[in-house]
Parts: sequence; C-alpha cells; structure tokens
Amino acid sequence: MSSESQADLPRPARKGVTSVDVAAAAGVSQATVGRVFSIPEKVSPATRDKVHEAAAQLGYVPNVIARSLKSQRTNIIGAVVPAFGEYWQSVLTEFSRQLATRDRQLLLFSFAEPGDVDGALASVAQYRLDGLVLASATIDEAQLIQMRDSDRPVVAFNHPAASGVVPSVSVDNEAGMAQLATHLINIGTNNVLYVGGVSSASTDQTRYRGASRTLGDHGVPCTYLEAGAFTYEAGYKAAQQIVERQPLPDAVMVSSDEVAFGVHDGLRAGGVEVPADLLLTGFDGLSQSAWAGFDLTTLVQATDVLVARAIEILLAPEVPAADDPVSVVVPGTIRYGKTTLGRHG
Amino acid sequence: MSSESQADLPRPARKGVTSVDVAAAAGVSQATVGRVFSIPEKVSPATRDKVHEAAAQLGYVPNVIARSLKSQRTNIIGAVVPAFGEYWQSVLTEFSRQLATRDRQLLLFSFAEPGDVDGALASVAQYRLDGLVLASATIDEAQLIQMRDSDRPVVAFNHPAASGVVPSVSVDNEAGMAQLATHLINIGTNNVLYVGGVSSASTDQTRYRGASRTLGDHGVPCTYLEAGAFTYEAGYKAAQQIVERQPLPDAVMVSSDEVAFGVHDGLRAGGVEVPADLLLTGFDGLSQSAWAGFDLTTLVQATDVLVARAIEILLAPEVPAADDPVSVVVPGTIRYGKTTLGRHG
DNA sequence: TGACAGAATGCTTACGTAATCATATGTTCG
DNA sequence: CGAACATATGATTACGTAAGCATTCTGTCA
Repeated sequence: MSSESQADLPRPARKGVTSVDVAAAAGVSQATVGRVFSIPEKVSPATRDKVHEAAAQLGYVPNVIARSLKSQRTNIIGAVVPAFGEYWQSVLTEFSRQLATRDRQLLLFSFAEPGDVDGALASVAQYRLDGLVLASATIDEAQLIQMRDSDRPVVAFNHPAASGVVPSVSVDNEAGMAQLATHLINIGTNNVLYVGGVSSASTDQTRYRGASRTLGDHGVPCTYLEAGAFTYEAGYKAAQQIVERQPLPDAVMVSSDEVAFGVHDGLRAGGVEVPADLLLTGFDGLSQSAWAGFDLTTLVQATDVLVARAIEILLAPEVPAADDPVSVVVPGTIRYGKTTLGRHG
Repeated sequence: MSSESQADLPRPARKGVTSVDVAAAAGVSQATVGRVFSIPEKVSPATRDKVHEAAAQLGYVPNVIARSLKSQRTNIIGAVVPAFGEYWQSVLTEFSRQLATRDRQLLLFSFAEPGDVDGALASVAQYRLDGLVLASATIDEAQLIQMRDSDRPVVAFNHPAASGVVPSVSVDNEAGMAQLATHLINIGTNNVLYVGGVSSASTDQTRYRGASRTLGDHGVPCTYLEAGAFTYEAGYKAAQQIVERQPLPDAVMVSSDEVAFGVHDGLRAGGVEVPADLLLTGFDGLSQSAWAGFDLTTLVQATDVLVARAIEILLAPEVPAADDPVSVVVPGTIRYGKTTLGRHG
C-alpha cells in the first residue's frame, strides 16, 4: 500500500483536467485559476501558490483551443508554402525560429502542385489564424484578393506580383540581379545566357528584367532559356543544352541557386569548366552556395531580415489600409564566389 | 447607388459569420447547418443546397477552433524538430506532404538549441493535438515518458534510444551502416576512420556501432572522430584534421550526409582526392548526395516509408499498450556513388 | 468611526460548434 | 388503414476558457 500511494504522487499530465478541476482542488473559483495562468499579477501571491500547487498536483495544462475560441486569438501563424525546394525550406525554418521567440507557432500548409494551392487556401480559411504568410509565386491575384479580404493579416513573401494587392515583403529581385549583371560587365562579360526557372513566376520575370535591362544598357546581349522548374535537375538538363551551343556564352546567369547548382554540375559533366570556360551566377544565397564544391557567386537574400519584416507586418496592432498595402523591399548582397573569378572577357 | 449594390454582391469571407447566421439565412436550425458541413449525407439534398447557398452568400467558413473544442479532435499533428539541418527539413517536408493528403495539418515546434526542447514540449502540451512527432535525438528519456503519458499518440522519429519507451519509427541505423561497411570491406578497405556528428546522439552511437562491429568482425580497425555537430562546417573542419594524418585511412565513413558533404569538400581543399586517395561514405540519402558534385555513396533512408509508418501509428484508432510500444525499423538501401569507386585496397 | 478607494475574488455569460435527445414527416406492410 | 419504422430536422446542452460585472475585503483618511 505504501507503493500505491507512492505511485500516486508524481501525477503526470492527466486526461481531461480543466481549470474547473483545479479550482475545486485549490478551493477557489474557475475565474481565479484562469487569471493565474493569464494575468497572474491580478492574483494575490498566496492564492497564486495554492493554484499552482493544485495545478501541478492534477497535471493541469491550459487548453489553448478553448482559449483561442474565447479570446479570438490563436497565437498561430499559417504559412502556405510549396512543398519542395531548398529555398522554401530555409525560409520556413527561419519563420519557425523567429516565431518561436515570440511565442507563436507555425502551422504549415504545403502544396505539391501549383494547382493544390486552392485546397491549401480553403483549408487555411477554416483556422482563425492570427496571420498568414503566402509564400509562393504561383498564388494568383484573385486568390490574393480573397485572402486579403478575409480580415486576417496577410503578407506575401517574395511574390513581387503581389505588391500593391496585399502587404508584401521581398528581396529586391530586380536590383539584385542588376548588381550581378553589373559585376559581370565589370569583369568583361560580353554576352550572357540567362537561365530562368519557370517563366510564368513573377520572381522569375522580375529577376530576368533586372539582368536584361542592365546588360542591355551596356550593349551586352542576354538570351533567355527556361529550365522549366526551380530544381537541380532542371538546371542540370538546361546545362546539357548550353554545352552544345557553339560559341559558349561568356557567362550564365541563373535565376535561383538551386537551379544554378544543377547548371554548375551539368556544365562540368559536359566538359565545360566554371569559371575557366564560363562564368556562373546564382540567386538566393542558399547556405549550400557557399559550400566549397560550388562557391557560387550569388545574391544573398537576408532571409532573417525578410522574415522579421514579414512577422512585424503580421503582428502589427493596426491593420494597414487595404487600398495601399505596405510593400517592403529588402536589398540583397552579392557574395563573390569563385564561379566569377579569373577570366578576362 | 448602383455601384453600392454592386459592391455588395460578391461577398467575401466576412468577419464573424457563424453557423447560426447561416441557419437564419437559410431558414433552418444551426444543427442542420452543422450537419451540412460534417455529415452531409444526413441532410436532404434540398436543404443541403439551401444551406450551401446561404453559406456562400454570407461567406461562411466553418470554425475549426470551435469544432476542435467540441469534438476533442484538432486534425493537427505536432512536430518537435530541430530548427536546422538538411535532413530534418526533408523529413518535415515529407510529413507535411503526407499529412495534407489525409486532411491533417502540421504544427511546427522547432528549437534551435537542445536546451530549448523543454520549452517546445511545454508549448506543445497546451495544444490538444491529435498526435505528436518527436524528431530529435536530443530528447531525453524523462521527456519521452512525460509525453507518452500525455494520453495523446506520440511517435519518436529516428530516435533509436526511444525504442521501448514510446512507439518509434527509425531507419535501421545499425544494419545500414553495417551494409556500408561490408561494401567497403568487399572492395578491399583495410582501415577506416569514422566521423561522427555528436557522439551523445543515439543515432550517432547506433550508426557507429554498426560500422565498428562489422569492420571489427573482419579485422578492420575503425577509429572514431567526432565532428562536433551534424553540419557541413563541422565536417569540413574534421576533414582538415584527417588530411594531416600521416598514413591516410583507406576510407572515411561519415555518420550523416550533411557532415559528409563537408568532409568531401574539406578533403579536396586539403589536396586529398575522393575516391582516388580515399573512399567516402555518408548516411541519410539526402537528395543532394546524388548531385553530380558529390555523387556520394550513402545509405538512403526511405523517408516516405518512414513518415508513412509514423503517421499510421499516430492515426491508428487504438492506442497500443504503453508497456510495450511498437518499434518500427525500416531498412535502408545503399546508393552507390563514385566516392567508393575504382580503388583497390 | 464612517465612508470610500482599491485590490482580490466570485458569478455569469459567450466564443462556435457537435453530440444527444426529441420531434415531425414520410414510407412500408400486414 | 394504422402500426412500426426509417428519415429529416429541431431543441438543447457541453466543450474549457476569458471577459464583464458584481461582490467582498482591506486599509486609509477626514
């Protein structure tokens, strides 16, 4: 029997322990228990201890669901994100990290195909989330408008076309690619092949514009080649086409690092050395771009800043005017790697 | 004025539209509206249409929070996952993808430092989630037990030490590493340097055991070197030490792909060629291991299978006996890359 | 000492839905 | 044709909490 009472002592979190149970055990009202866990400064230290003790005894844990229902706040931010891609994974990680420091959680709505976005958006609407991150260039304007009118804070992440429709945060895609182009011009590039991911994506278009305009201003021709996807494999295949071009271009600019990795390896597999035969640039600044095997010249997005700004917008007390949403553009920074080294055009 | 009424027509999802409002608009009871959205087959087609129309008109969207409170099910699976690491990102993506097909969402509780696990677990307890994935080898047994007793389905993901305490799903770490070791022995390896990530991690220990036992059985010595983290940088630094070893080992076995990438590049930077001077193996089968730049021989985890099994356990109708939790071990497959090619020991 | 401010606590209600039970409307068959 | 029954719908309640208001208690000051 001593063993029996002993087993009773360290009670684990039990099934349906509510604030009412704790109240009964502590000899106070449910309201007081609630206060202890939400506005403890409004409760006298004595009762506070009593309640805490009873709560620990019973293994009481506040029920966030009920709290959300009553308070109309969930402390959860939703993210609609493509299921694949190194870039999105890194962004997601950063969101989760930064939200954790603000006592918010991240609820993930990922979609594999662009067509699945509708499903994700429908699903997300049912949760009364405190905010929503739309991180995909494949969300069209009608969907953006619908989300904007859902009375919940929304922010588009790296979706240039969304600017003006919903609050948005993006790296300066055009200027970034222009910086890379300028760098190439400075080191004597006379013609460029631009490898895009998916030409219908607004990021792809904006980036290409940054490159072609700057290059054009200096009389450097710039051909567009679509890889077909923002993946390593697409880049690898594109490289196989590039290798066969008779006069190789001086440089290949790729619209994303992940595709650039594929181009890099595809070129090498085809006997084209970077940077000896060809210069190469990426875009995004993925951690892998700094790996010694690539050491890619790329435009580094300040992901932490981008994410921080996005979170600020979502968590801002005041909802900005819907007719002129804020549009934050964060400049990027070139990281110079060996893929644009030691060549004189 | 015509513009006024026009603006009213395409009503967007409005603020606090509840099933009660829809009921009033459709001339039915709240219960019927609820049924239309949960058990529609119990409602006659006529009223079903009426309700749907009214709902569309008002922009009604069921409130999942309230539903969760009443039904005691959230349709949300929580995941406690380290904030960094290519491997975890890929696992997370897979979970999100597979859960989406089952109409479940993924709520992310990431932690940057092992010490933050407590915070994540405390936070997760407040949500009455339908299930919980514990994906970190740094969750200790006390924490596992606490989670197990929380009356919610729990599954440990790739946390060998958890087996026997909570239901767990893992790749066969020991056998996998043994397979790689056997492969090395078969191609004539006479001594091996094993590079671990964090020696206190249970995956690290299990994997090392698989290598050292198999190698030992064949009289092949196996030295352990701790990289200090499961990162590219840690691998790179470890490689710098390896390069200085007087007789280079025949082969380096690394406990994870990400670390192996660093070792690979670090070796090359130090003038050691793979596989000419040294064979190299990884573990995990990250997509990047197949990239041409690495083409790493590694043990590929069937992440999709692992995740599928984990989800099955969480969503199984019956909670298994707590005293003998299921422990699923999924075998891995060697992917033969060029890092173990063409060398005769 | 009485009145009154302020702190501490209790009582009641509402958040939006689903489950339970009760009621009404058809339907079928001996 | 009425009993037995399936089907469709309505009324009511409860999920666990937080906010509003009501109440009690304590201490202070005229």
